[in-house]
Amino acid sequence: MDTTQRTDQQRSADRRRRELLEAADRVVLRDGPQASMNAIAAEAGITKPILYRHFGDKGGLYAALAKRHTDALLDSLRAALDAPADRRERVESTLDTYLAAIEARPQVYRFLMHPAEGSAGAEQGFDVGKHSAPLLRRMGEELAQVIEERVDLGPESQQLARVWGHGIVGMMHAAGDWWLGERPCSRAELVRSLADLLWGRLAAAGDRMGGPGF
Amino acid sequence: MDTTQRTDQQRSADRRRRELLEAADRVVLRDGPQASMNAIAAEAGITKPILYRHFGDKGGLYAALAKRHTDALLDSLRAALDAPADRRERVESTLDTYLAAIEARPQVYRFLMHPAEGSAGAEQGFDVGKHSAPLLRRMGEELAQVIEERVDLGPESQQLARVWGHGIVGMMHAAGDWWLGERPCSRAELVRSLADLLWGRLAAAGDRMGGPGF
DNA sequence: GACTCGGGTTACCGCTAGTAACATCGCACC
DNA sequence: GGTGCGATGTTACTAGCGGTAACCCGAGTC
Repeated sequence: MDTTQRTDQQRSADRRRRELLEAADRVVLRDGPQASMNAIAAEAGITKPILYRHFGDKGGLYAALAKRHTDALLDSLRAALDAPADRRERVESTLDTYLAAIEARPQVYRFLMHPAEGSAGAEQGFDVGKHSAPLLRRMGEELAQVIEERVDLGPESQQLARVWGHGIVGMMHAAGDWWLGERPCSRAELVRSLADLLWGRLAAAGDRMGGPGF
Repeated sequence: MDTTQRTDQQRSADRRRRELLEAADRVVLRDGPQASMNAIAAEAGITKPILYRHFGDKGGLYAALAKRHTDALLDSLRAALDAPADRRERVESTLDTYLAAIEARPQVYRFLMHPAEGSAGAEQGFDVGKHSAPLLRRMGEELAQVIEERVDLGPESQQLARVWGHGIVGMMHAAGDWWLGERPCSRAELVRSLADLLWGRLAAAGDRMGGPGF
C-alpha cells in the first residue's frame, strides 16, 4: 500500500529527527545557548543542510528542542500544581520543582530562557511582545489556567488569573535566576521566602521607623 | 600644566563618547537590540574601529548605553518608591512608573532586557548566573535595599528583602512584557491586579468547587 | 536502462564582531 | 623650524555565523 510506505518513511524521518534532537541536546548541554548549527551538525555526524531540511532554520530547531524540555518541565509542574494538598503546600512544591529543575541543568535552563531572535535581520517586525522566552509564556498561561480553575476570584477572574499567572512565573524566574547566580541561601529557604511574599507578608509587615508618614 | 591639558583631552574624549552614545541610542531606538556596530558607526558618521577604541567591544557599548537608560529609569522608580505615601500607594505608583516607561519606548526596553552575551565565544565561562539583564539585577537590588530600609521584617530581614526585591522585579517584568504584547487590559488595571497579588489576595481567596481536598 | 527521489556533501553568500596596518593632523620639545 | 609622538581616523582584512544553491549518489520503479 501507499500509506504503509509513507508511514515507513515518516517513521524513519521521525527517528532521524529524534536523533538530531538528541545530538542538539548534547551540544546545548555542553555549549549553552551559543550552540551553533555547525557544532550540532558535527555532533550528529552530518552536515548543516540536513539540519536545515529537518527544522527549517535555527528557530525551528530551537523550538523543537525547547518543546521537549518545556513539555517535560511543565509535566512536573502540573503534577506539583494538581496535587491534593492545601494551596500553600501546592505553591511551595511547585516553586521547589521549578527551582530544582533549573538547579539540576542550568545550561538547558539558559537555553530555554533565551529568546528566539531570528538573527538574519530580514523580517524583524516590530513585534515587541515576543521578547520573553516561550517557556515563560507557556508557564504563565498554564498557571493562569490552574488559578482560574481552582481559585474563586469573583468577576474578572480570568483577567486576574492571567495577570497573576504571568506575574508569579516571572517572580519565580527572576528569583531563581538570581539565586542560581549567587546562592545566598538554600532552596528550601528561597521557596519559603517566595511563598511568604505571595502570602501577603509584605503587606502585613510593619513600617520600620515610626509612622508611615515619613 | 600637564593636568589641564589632560582634562582638555579628556573632555573632548568624553564629548565624543557622549555623541557616540547618542548615535547608538538613535540606532537602537530604530533597530531594536539587533543594532549592529556597523549601523551605529554609520549613524555616528564614523567607522567601526573608533567605536571599539571607545568602548572595547560590543558589550562595553551595550553596558554604557544601558547604564544611561537604567540610571534614568531607576531615578524615576526611586522617586515613586520614596514618596511619602502609604505602602500600597507607593507600590502601585512604582509599578505604574515602570510600565509607563516600557510602554513609551518598547525598543529601548527590549534592548535593555537583552542579556549581554559575549558573542565571540572565546571566554564564555560557566557563569550561569548572568543570564538576566543587568537592568533586572539592579532593579532587584535597589528594591531589596528599599524594602530592608523601610519594612520591618524581623530577623533574616536582609535575606528576605533580597529575595523579595528580585522576585517582585521579576513579577513586574514578566507581567509587563506579557501585557505589552497582548494588551489585554489598561495599565491601571494591570497595576491594581499586581498590587492585589502582592497584597496576598491569592492566599485569601477561596477555593472554587467545594473543599480543598479535591 | 533511463528516471526520479530522498539523504548527503561541497562550496558558496552575506552578514556579523573584532583587528591589524596604514594615514594624518596637532602639538610639544630641542 | 624640523622632529617625534599621540590621538583620530581610515581601509582592508580575519574568523565565524546562519542559511542556501548546486551537485552527487544509491535505491527503487516503469
